[in-house]
Amino acid sequence: MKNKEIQEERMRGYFIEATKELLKGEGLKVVNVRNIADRAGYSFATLYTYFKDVKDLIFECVKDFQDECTEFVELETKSQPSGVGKIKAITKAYVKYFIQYPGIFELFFIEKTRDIAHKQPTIEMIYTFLNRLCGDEWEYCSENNLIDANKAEIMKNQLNYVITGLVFLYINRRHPSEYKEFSRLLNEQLDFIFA
Amino acid sequence: MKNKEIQEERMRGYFIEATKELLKGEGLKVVNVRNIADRAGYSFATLYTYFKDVKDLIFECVKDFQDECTEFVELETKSQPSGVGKIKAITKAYVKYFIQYPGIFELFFIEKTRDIAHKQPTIEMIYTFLNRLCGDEWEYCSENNLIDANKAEIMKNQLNYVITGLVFLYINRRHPSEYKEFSRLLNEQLDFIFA
DNA sequence: TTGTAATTTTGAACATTGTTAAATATTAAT
DNA sequence: ATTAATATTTAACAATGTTCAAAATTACAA
Repeated sequence: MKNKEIQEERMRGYFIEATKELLKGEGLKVVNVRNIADRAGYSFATLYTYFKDVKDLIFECVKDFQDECTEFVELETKSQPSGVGKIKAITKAYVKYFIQYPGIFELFFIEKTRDIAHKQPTIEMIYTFLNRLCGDEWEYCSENNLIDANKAEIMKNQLNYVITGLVFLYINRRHPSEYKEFSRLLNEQLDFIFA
Repeated sequence: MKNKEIQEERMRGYFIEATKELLKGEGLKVVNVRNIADRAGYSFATLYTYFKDVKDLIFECVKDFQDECTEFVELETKSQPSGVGKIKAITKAYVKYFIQYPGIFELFFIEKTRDIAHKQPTIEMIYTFLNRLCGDEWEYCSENNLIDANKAEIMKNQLNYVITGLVFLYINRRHPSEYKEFSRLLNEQLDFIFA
């Protein structure tokens, strides 16, 4: 039956929407079955008809947030000419998105899944996200010999690890304590990688 | 009265020891007031006579683990001659320690404190740990012009962020899935930073 | 030594969160 | 319209952190 599928998907959507609102608002700390269900307009028990557990529901949001972030990054960097400068700009926009919504960073990187094996595709999607955002630009830089093709892969990883570490420490450990200093460090590190 | 202080410190020690055993064994996921108190040989309520809350107790372990890790790193690298190679060796030993005890990494970097403001000294101690381990070697490299003195600060930070990101993703996201590949990435990234 | 005051320890109880299952309400089909 | 299927909810349980009043222990003074 087709109607049933549509209705089920709609129901799942209500819970996902509620979860997204909580994550973007007060963050992961207020995301729990009762808050989600309240906001969706159902009892917390109804949630279990449509999701195996709350972790499953929470990780359903990843795809949507990646789409939103992608859009944000494109808007912020569309006037930037191709090249190393654009990789930096994309990275900074990516970081800006997570600083604006720390709850989404927590979901992407800190929150544990109930069974990580089952959620491996999602984990992979998160891990490769920055590289996908910069994909075309890395290619452009390699083709135009702006970056040593041998070093490109290592640099991609370096970028990924530095950014993850930097944002992680800022969001999870308040280090550095000032955004201004965080921003300075970000620029400094980007310049070092592409020196 | 001095006796009272000694006795109180001893009691605190029992709970801290129990917590450390759990962290090194089954990890953060089994660290809770009831398990800790059981292992210490007291009721869970007694714990609150000696610690404000369980987070406070857990973060008391940081100092001890840093001492242990420092000893481990010194043992692993004492035959290494000074220079960039030693910074790499120290870093690898530091990583090795956390890979052996993922629960300790979780405590250091992932676990949230109840009030981060009050625990700022501990957070700071964690953040500066790798730099302190490598302190003498950075100095040696600067003095002997093995590393451009202008770039040293940036490189220290780069090292810190890359290592944090790399180990964090491996422990918290199982990425990469194989230790062999993780180890390869670690070496590759270290070589890139000191190229 | 013994009765009392201070201290320590503990079990009961409460709050929060995730989850399940039985009961209830709603919808669909004959 | 009655009944079968489905959806939703309330009640309840488990795990965890925390508090508090009662119980046990210790310290001390008469």
